[in-house]
Amino acid sequence: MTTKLTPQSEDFSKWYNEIVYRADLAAQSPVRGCIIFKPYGYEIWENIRAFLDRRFKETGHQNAYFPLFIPESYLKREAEHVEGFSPELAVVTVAGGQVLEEPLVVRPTSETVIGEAFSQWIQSYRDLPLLINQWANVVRWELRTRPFLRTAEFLWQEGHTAHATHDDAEAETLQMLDIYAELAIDGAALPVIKGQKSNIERFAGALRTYTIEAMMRDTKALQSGTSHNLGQNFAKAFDIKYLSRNNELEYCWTTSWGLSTRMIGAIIMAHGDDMGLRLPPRLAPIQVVAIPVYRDEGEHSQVMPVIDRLTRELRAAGVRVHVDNREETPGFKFNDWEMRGVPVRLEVGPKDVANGKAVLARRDMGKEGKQFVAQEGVVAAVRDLLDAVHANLLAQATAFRDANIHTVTSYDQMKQVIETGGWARGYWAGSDEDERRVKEETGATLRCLPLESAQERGTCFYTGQQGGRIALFGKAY
RNA sequence: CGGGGUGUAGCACAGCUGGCAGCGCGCCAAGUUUGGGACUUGGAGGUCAUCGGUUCAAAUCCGGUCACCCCGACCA
Repeated sequence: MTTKLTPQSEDFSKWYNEIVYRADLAAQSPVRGCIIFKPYGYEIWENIRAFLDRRFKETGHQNAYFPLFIPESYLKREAEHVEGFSPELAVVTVAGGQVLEEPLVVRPTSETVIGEAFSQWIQSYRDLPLLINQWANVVRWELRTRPFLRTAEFLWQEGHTAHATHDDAEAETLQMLDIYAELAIDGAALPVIKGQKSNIERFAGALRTYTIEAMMRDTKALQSGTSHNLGQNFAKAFDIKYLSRNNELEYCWTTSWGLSTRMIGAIIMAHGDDMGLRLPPRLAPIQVVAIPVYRDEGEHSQVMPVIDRLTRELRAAGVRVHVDNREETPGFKFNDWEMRGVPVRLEVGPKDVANGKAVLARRDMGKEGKQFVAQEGVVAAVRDLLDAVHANLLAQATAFRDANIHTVTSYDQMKQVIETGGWARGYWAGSDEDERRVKEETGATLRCLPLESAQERGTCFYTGQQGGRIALFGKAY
């Protein structure tokens, strides 16, 4: 018998590490801080990718691909940018058996190469907006890594756009943030909060950074996607200029936005329970696992035609189905697929064959989630169940999040909230220095200034100043 | 980068007062099982991280090196 997972309540971090390997999402690699994405984990990424790629194209973006290597000098052109990334760069100094004249940096992000290309491509206001995305791997030599959440090499998409005006760039930045929120909420069943980052948490070289923040089941925050309005900083550093309608040479306004395989970590930690993963149906590699139940050859030959027919019908309806034909007991398979988080299980046994029925069980509920359905009704019932599972995961995560966000009006209250676990929500008008001090003293960072309460003003819980904006503080991954 | 820990079969580990390389899970075969983690019997599988030292003899003792993991500070 295989042993159970470490319960979340006992050691969340241990639970997470175990589930990543037990659910067959990833394997350890020979390289420090890097993981092997196993097929089951990679397919979640493929589904995230399909969702986003479709939305990017619908909003007028095109995919391109830029080189993995970036001349070291490029990084140095935007001062804040180098400073932000230099400690975590991997650099190639020898290639082809020779010491390179100029070292090549393995990209930590591609603003610089893409900025350089944009400066060539853009001449006129007629070339704008330029809307490019790339699906790529990037490397950041982090000191401390965790599977999916922070790996030395990770997969992501990075969008890079150039616009004629600040307002166009700002609209693009917010549009892409909305698409990330769509993926999170409609795809991953993650109730994220859209917000703006503080000066301290802003992307190196950006004018403004927006984020979607999600709460994990240990109440820690996870930044799950970011969108930056880069202002004219990169345009100036890379000489991205266009000739306006008035025949004047102007700098472009650029944006960049990215979402990474970290999202997989968010899904694991926001929905998983002590039985294993609970995957959101729309991103799950397998939406329905079909398990035949039989005792001997005779029963097997009765049950399989029904399984085959139902899975064929489900596939025709666009449902991702897997039939588990392994020679294991049903009980073993139930537990195994619960570990892997498959949203719906279909069982067909001899009794069901006799009654014209099938069993459907949903992963998001306990043993109560089991029901008998007429075989003719399986496709419709599965469709409903997949939607119901999505809705329930979202509702549970939302309820959990809201129960763990506490309004604070004083620093003492805020410290109390952070200490007991959860996010503190209160008016904030502090300086960068104040924010650093709060971080030092409490371990919590300013996660974001939520967009939905951007207009509200009140007395800062820390400085007592008027005119504070609503801010969320919490410990983060 | 600081602190802690671990390297022994695919995985998780025991063996560490030197003396034939082990257990559990997994894997292979046969049989009995199968509606919530089956059982029996028989098998396969090892550069004990690495380099050096002590010894008749080293997984075990001594020294060096490397790697990985965990906890913090830095970060998507």
